[in-house]
Amino acid sequence: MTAPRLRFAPSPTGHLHVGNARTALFNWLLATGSGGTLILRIEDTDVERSTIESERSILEDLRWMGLHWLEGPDVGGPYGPYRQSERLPRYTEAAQRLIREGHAYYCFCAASMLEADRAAALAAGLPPKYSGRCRALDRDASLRRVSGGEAASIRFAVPDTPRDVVFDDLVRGEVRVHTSIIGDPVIVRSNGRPQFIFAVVIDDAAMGITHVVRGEDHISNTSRQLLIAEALGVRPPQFAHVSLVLGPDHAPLSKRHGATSVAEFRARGYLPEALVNYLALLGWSPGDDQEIMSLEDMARRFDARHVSHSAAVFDLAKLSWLNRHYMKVAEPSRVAALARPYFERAGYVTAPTRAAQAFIEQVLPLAVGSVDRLEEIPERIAFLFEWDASQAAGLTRAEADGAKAVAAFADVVDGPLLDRDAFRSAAAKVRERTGLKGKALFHPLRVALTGLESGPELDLAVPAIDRAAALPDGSGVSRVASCAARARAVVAACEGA
RNA sequence: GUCCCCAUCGUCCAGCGGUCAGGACGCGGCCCUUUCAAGGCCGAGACUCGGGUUCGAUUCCCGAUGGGGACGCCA
Repeated sequence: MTAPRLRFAPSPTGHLHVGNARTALFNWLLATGSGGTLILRIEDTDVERSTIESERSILEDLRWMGLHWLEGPDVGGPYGPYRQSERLPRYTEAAQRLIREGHAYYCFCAASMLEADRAAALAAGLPPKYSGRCRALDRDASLRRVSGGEAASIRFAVPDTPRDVVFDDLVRGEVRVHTSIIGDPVIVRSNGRPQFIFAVVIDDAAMGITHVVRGEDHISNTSRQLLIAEALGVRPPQFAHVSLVLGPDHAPLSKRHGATSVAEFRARGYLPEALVNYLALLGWSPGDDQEIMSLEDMARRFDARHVSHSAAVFDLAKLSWLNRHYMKVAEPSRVAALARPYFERAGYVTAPTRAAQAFIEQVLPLAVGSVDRLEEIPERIAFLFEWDASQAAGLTRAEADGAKAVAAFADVVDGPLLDRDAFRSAAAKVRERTGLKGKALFHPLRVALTGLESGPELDLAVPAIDRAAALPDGSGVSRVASCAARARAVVAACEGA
């Protein structure tokens, strides 16, 4: 019994879609959980649509998710090359062999003709599969036409004998497809490039792939691939078809539903462990009530037989819940580093200094837990930087004893309030002087000091303001007015009014 | 249109002939609290419909309905 070899085989025609990311994850889980190997193969046989930038970004997204592979275009390996565009001779050779052996034939049908066939079949209520027009052409005659320069694709000849193609799917059990509904698929385009369905059979065999986890949209391809494998005399891998990911309207998850790519979720400030955990839960569960799991936990417990047979609706709210959770439990220094770009974008951090990093880390408790994503952290602490005296004064005047409370506060505070206790003792003094307490005391201080009706608790907010205010110029953090200065300004504004 | 697959709270999962049908997200309420959150507690909320099989069906079978997929010189 050799160790399982799995592969994730994206085609580099855009960003990594979360549906594909989930497929990649399931491949990784199955490989890792069974002590197998995951390899990465780039299916770039569609020259028009494939780009090296897409490949780069897909690899980056996969790494960001914490998935790794032992063989691939970036790391090499004993079965390379790992880009199909670099394996062309193998496909051509195999196609020629199939033609020689009568398993494939040249097809000269023009696209327009095929389109007409298709429309006619549909109109007649028939499945629009290839008519087989070129199948009966004389092989030598076809060969002459091709060597004469005529454009031709190569089609695989589905065996005439009607029968079921049967395979045992790891998630769905036995799947049967009757050969009569399978039209002869193109295996090599007229431009000489192999068609995905053909390249895959050859590569899976050549690379010793034992298990293929892919979306259920490939299920009908599987029967064709099995037939091709049979003709080629290679042993096909075991298949596992996972259901698709849908949007809230039950249509396949697409752009109009919002973010659909891993890159977008990352850009919006979701943590990789949250996305990965969520994706795993979409169609799979360990069988008990456990939902919060690391990649390692999941790999240990993953079982393809427990993957759902039905499509799953992507639920952003649950992803966000997981993200809140992971932001809370993550190492603060890491969260701070990940959040820095958002602080820079907001203009709150101007340079990647140690002081800026420390500042973000200190300010995290004011936001984490009340915010869904890293991206939202700066706005939660915006009152540090966006505070405006006249606006704060306006809110203060609207409070019953607002001016009184703030005046007392301004009076009592002589230096920076750098921690909770400093703020509490200042508040206690204000209470003694004014007799105000509870909400009547704290709410005026809140609106005066933060300019907001609500926000993080003052125990945290006040020290955060004064610590930031104490930072020297050039610290990499934008200027912040101290609590004392804010209180004085509000008092002045109130008196002036 | 033809073929295939799927079907438990709004959503994601548990259930695999006898359960008060369980958990999570979301939602509502209460508590906590100087506010918004967070947190704790409580609550509302589902077996798509018909036929069978069975002493007994959410669970097995058939059909309908609904949803999804496939039918490309895309993957």
